[in-house]
Amino acid sequence: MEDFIMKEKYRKILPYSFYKRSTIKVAKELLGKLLVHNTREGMISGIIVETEAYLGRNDPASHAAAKKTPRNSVMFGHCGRAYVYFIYGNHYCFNVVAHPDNVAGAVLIRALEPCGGIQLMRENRDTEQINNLTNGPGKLTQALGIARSHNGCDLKKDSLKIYDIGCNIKAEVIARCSRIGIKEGLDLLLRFYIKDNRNISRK
DNA sequence: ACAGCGATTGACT
DNA sequence: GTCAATCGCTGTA
Repeated sequence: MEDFIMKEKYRKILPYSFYKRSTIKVAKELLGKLLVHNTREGMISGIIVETEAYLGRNDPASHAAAKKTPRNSVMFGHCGRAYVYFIYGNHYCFNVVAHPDNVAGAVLIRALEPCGGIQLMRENRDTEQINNLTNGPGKLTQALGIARSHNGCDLKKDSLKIYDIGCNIKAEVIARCSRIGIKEGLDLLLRFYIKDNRNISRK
């Protein structure tokens, strides 16, 4: 499986048109895609297994629910860029900007299945346990070395990229439920994950 | 200028 | 299951 994924030949960088669609659709379809960070130390990558959609207006849990501010401005901008923010004084969360024209929206990447650069992930996370490397939004940014400087970076051109590896996740193995860690908007079912995957952040 | 608090995690009962 | 850590953004003044 890993050998297959690592062959450039079978990978395609997702085009901007992939991201310029309904945020919810993009959240679902990012499952099974490969997130890759090219670092000085080497390449670190993982397959996306859990996402959450955050919309613009009409989503009280979204950073973009109110007005555009310095922090959330990337959510209102070009699709296919990274929205990275610092939370709880400790952690970074990585999102992909995705929305139809003239609105705001982003998909939070909540969990990955480790693929390449696992030894680097272990060093970044200071643990040997493979099942504790990327099973949460703050954990995966630490494992991949994603931080403040990646906010606004282009996921087609910069060191952080997302690839289609020809892995189609069937609708019947995608679970849908309400999002984690929010107080409002719990009626919206905008969390998606691959059923029975070992790396999801919570049940 | 400042109080309040968060799209989390890890340690602990 | 509970709870503290920790810092910078945001709204209010």
